[in-house]
Amino acid sequence: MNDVARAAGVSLKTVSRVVNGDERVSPVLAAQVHRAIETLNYRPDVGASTLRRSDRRTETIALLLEDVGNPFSSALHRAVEDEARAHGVHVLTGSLDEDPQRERELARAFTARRADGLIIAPVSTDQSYLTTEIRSDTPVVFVDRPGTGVPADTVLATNVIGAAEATRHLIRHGHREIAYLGDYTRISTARHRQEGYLQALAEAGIAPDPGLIFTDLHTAVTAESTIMALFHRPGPPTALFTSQNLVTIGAVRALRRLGLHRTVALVGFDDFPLADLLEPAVTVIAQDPAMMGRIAAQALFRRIAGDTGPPAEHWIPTTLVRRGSGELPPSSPALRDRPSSSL
Amino acid sequence: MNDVARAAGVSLKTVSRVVNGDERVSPVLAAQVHRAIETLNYRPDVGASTLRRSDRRTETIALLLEDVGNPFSSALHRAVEDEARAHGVHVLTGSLDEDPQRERELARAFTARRADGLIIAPVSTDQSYLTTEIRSDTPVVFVDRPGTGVPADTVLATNVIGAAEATRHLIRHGHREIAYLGDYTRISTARHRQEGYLQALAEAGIAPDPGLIFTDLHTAVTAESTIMALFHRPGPPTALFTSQNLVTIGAVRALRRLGLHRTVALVGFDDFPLADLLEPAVTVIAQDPAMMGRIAAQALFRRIAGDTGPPAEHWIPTTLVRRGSGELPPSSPALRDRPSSSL
DNA sequence: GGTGGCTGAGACAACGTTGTCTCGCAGTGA
DNA sequence: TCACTGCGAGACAACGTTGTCTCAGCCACC
Repeated sequence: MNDVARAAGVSLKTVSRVVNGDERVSPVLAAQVHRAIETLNYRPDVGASTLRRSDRRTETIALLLEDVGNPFSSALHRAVEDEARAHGVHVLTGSLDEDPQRERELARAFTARRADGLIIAPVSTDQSYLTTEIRSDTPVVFVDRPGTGVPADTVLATNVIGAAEATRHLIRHGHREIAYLGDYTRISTARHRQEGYLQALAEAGIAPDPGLIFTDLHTAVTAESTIMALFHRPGPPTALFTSQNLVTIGAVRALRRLGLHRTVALVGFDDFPLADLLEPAVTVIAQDPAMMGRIAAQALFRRIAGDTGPPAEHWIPTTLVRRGSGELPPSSPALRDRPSSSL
Repeated sequence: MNDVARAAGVSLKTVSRVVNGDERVSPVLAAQVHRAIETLNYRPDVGASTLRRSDRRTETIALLLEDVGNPFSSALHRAVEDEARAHGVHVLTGSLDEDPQRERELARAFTARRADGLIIAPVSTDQSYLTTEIRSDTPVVFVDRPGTGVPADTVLATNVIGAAEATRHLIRHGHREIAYLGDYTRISTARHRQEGYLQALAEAGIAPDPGLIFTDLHTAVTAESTIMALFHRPGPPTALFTSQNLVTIGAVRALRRLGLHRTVALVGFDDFPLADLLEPAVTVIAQDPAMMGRIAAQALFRRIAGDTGPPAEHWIPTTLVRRGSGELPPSSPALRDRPSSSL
């Protein structure tokens, strides 16, 4: 900037004014400065600028997600980026992989970088370590899962309601033996979906069968083998409610291998690409990750702008998408008990 | 930091030494400083630190992709993040949406932020605007598509070879009327895939039929309607080579609607989730976005570390994944000419 | 006992900007 | 003509760090 000032024959401060679009610089000088900037290939240093500026904005927000590579996270990421772009703000991202320590490290690293705000899909059980940051004016918004131990805006899908709707849908189609297959119970969304499942059973006066409830399934592979085993036991269910993406896909694979994909009903929580092209197409409770990201970013920018109201909870509704797999009627016990015959 | 120094009864510089893990501070003083840091909740300011440090590293790299929400980009993103994590570096991301101006803006913004390096999947036809940045020691690596007008490392899939392999595979199964369905010709990968297709036809002595070559298809919807129209004309092909993800999915939808999914052979370029669960499962030329991201990041970190060798080209091989749709034999002309009969 | 080297710690300036204050000068009205 | 106003532009300090220089104190060696 010094070089530019010298080349243009003006003071440092005048260059600064031109760079920041200050109106009160005479057009002649401004043109000289622009020429000098051009020839010297000058690029302002945003870091030095934010250091000196009074508002201390870095025009950067941080986004901590489960895994930027998975469809849910990346759809959410994209929506946050779009909202950030509208504010002229850039996005730092990090994947947590269900690792609480990683969550802490990244949150620490991003606040040390003076991000203007944080959007977190938390994986640890306690976010009180963020208290200091929030107090020192770095707003935080939780998305997909609630934060604990610290007051902050939260954006959540209606997990209980959605899971209950899925289960009710199966009951309405005549099923009473409905298996639940869910993720790690330490994940709050998994617990809520299980809760919705139990609620719907209770409403219908169906006693939950502990032999049909499977938790702590996290990958398609574990889901697939669990379901394979389930159908090789006496008294298998007539329907499955899978409470997570990968579990649903594992279920599709298992039912295919068993030859039961047209026999056993299936409703999955969370939509996935090509669900409509499978045979039968998979009925799901669709979440809206894009809307979740958008709402979370909007909430964050309100806080950054100075909103100091009490923490808000935003509930993003889920939608039942009927595609075929969830509308199959219960099969006869005889058929169910000899699954391999239908292969 | 001043407050910490005062609270610990030491000089500013000693706090700096403790924060940076300088060995030559006596344990007694270091403990005092750590206590003061704890009670005052002091967080070092990374921005100020990089401003003063001699190496000027921000420990941040920028990643410009087509769309962080699509599977190819997000898999690549994840791999870059993993490599960056190993170097203690964070990642700024941006989506370009095939918009050349956006590419320029983001590259400019990220270099103004003094990112240590850039990984770009370019969308504009000329990257010479980056010359200055590269000269001023901000390395750039191009990924997925080559950069133009500026020397830099490049990581590319073997598009020509892969496309030729796909086409040869169909020829080997008896097809001679093979349609090509590709993305915008302004995208270099699309041009290369078309080139591979033509090469394989030439090898086999098949004259390309202009009526079977469709370009500038970018979405599943346009691909679907193009293919619908194609099969309502006389002399439809017995096989399709779709040179992009969304086009492949559009093709699957179209063939389903036409009832031709078990009749017309299909090979797609680029794998996609659940391709193996469709009926028939879709044969593809799989790219390896994770490897592309990893290699690109490794190349970038070598440059950041000071490597000044000539620009390198890294070719990431593609793999033919046989799943069924690409192994269908040519159907009889009679059948092909009355597609609706097989619905 | 004097010299030299080593070690731990502080003083000071500087990184690239911008907020604040000041000042010169042209234009205005009495 | 003179004070007054307003506006464009420069001087200076400061943002939160760290590189460099300096120095006091200690030990060792001849």
